[in-house]
Amino acid sequence: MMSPKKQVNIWQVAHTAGVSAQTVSRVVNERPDVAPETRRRVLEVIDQLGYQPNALARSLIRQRSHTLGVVVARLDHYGPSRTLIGIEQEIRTIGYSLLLDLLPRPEVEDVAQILNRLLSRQVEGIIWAVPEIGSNRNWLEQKTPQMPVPVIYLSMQPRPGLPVISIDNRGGGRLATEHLLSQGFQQVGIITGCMDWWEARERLLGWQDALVTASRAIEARQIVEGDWTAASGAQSLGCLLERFPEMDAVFVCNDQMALGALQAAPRFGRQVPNQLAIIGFDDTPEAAYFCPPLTTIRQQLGEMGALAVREIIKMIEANRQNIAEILPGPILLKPELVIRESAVGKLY
Amino acid sequence: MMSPKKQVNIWQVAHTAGVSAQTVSRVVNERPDVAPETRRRVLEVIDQLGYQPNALARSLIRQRSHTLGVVVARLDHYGPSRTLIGIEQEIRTIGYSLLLDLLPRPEVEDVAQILNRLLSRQVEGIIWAVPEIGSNRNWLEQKTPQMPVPVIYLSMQPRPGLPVISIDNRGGGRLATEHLLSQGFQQVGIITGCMDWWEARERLLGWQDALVTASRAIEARQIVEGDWTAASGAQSLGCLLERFPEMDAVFVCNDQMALGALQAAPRFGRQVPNQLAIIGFDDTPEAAYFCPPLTTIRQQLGEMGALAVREIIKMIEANRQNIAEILPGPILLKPELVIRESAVGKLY
DNA sequence: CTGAAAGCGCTAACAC
DNA sequence: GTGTTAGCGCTTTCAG
Repeated sequence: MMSPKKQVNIWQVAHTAGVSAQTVSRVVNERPDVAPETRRRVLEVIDQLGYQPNALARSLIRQRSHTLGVVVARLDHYGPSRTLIGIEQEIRTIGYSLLLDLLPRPEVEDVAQILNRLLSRQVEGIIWAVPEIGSNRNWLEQKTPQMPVPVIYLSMQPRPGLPVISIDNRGGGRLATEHLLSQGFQQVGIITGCMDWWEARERLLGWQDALVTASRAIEARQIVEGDWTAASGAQSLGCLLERFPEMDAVFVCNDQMALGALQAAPRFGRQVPNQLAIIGFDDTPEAAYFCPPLTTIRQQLGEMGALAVREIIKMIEANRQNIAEILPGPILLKPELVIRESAVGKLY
Repeated sequence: MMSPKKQVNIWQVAHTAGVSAQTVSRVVNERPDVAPETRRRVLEVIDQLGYQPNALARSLIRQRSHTLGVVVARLDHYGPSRTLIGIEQEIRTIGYSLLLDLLPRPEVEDVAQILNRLLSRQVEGIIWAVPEIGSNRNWLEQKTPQMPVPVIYLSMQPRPGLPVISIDNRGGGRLATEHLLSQGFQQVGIITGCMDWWEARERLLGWQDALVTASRAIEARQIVEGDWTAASGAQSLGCLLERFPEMDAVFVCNDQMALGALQAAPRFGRQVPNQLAIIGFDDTPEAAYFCPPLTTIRQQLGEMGALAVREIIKMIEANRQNIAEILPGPILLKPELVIRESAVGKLY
């Protein structure tokens, strides 16, 4: 078997095998109605010439591209990059191809171009894995109904009638805060992510849920907004300690900021976890090696990506068979608590 | 402007505008020879119907897909993911599309499938951004000459006659070690990455270069192999200190392992940097927030990706014009030293 | 079992 | 300026 220097087409194979193009096509597509001897000869020539069917021509006539469009942003963040890995692996498993688009500025709303690029390349479906930031979802209410292919949205506020898969960030925030409370901490602050991110707002709500359920007072001074970076984690901790000096525990809304907070705490005279408990969100591979190892919330990011692929394939199949459009209800994936040493209680 | 529920083709536009398909084609391709009035009418219909040219059909006839195949692995690592970001952004800038393939097991040599998938989709070039691991480059010596499209390789040992772009890992390793030496440290150990990775071997060579130049002895006990993870960094530091107790500085070959080492050092009774200096490699965003902040080597990963795109486009253009194949000589990107607090010398 | 004809959506080359 | 014809590489009828 060898690849040729120049791409070979079906006619050349047909010609050198002494058959018609249709016969070659049948062999390639493993149709039963080919004489064994003919099939053998054709296969031999295919192998010898290194023939590869042109997927473009095939897509054109079959009206199926076997391609999914995937739009992501902030690959430098843990969440998006793990999600993409999950998406890609599942797409490969089902034998599809992945056309990738990275949004440099995910907060921007003008998505028509991206969508059109993908559509012009005849993707069969689109996975929109861009974090919901600001109003960058405004377009979707009006665009979605008229999209010629199914679109599935990741990591955003579930909306009625739209296929959405998200992590239950609110539940995760609640989980984190409840853990702090259950460890006997009394004064729980929070360092949020960028508040124009949906995830950030949800995690904050989860924090509030837990405090309300526990009948704790909530004041504005307990809340400081970070921007997801370690730098902001360090800085925000300073703000927080100044405004809310009695704080004995803090929910930091991602692991990077938690790292910053962990580093800054000693500078403010606080030992972690004795004088200040810290809990993060994400469970990045490094989190176990922070000082002290970080208690945090693990999200099933890869699973979310894989699920998105499976769901969109379902939608594509349903469309093809003209089944009444099944809009899968929003799916929420439950995060889980990972206990390490940065939030060990004083009670024990 | 509105997208239609169903994709519209050039004939429907032609028909409703009362012209021929050819005229629509001319308008779409901004050819000059169309009457202004006709153009206006056609554009109006296009807008109204939400017509998007079918890129597949276009590629078929023009024999240009405007698509690049990109193969990456280990997106969970800092290097590959930053490289991909650089690649994608440059590809978008030049108006191409990106067909992505992730290799789940980059150490495996059987790449024919991946290549064929990409080729069958008529990519105009392939960027192979998979780390060189073990003998997973064996295929390339025999395959490359017969590839129907240009292939450019990232992050591997430069090979004569092949287009390769890599970071100068050896230079980086040397830079790191020289810094340690210049700070007055005497006994320099190393925790390498997986030694079947080219990068790991290069960084080790760089370490040796620096020691040899400084006329220091090199013994096997100064070297311990890690596996790039924080866990292995912690563990390897233990090994190293046991075998090489007089060590006062260590070059840890990536930031994740350096994090592990940083965490483990106090457990072995070593203060960083007073009793043990640590220098990393990568300059991940978190490195500045380790305790203490990590001195490390910064690589121009995004730039490498962008460069790869520009180079492969050059090769494609050269091919198209039948210019004698310009094989760009191997390109080595210089890393730079980022000084922070984990390797501050005793001299000062 | 195999081949001939038609056509997927588009554009290059030629007519008018 | 604009329409017609042909054909990119493949597969789907439909004959034979």
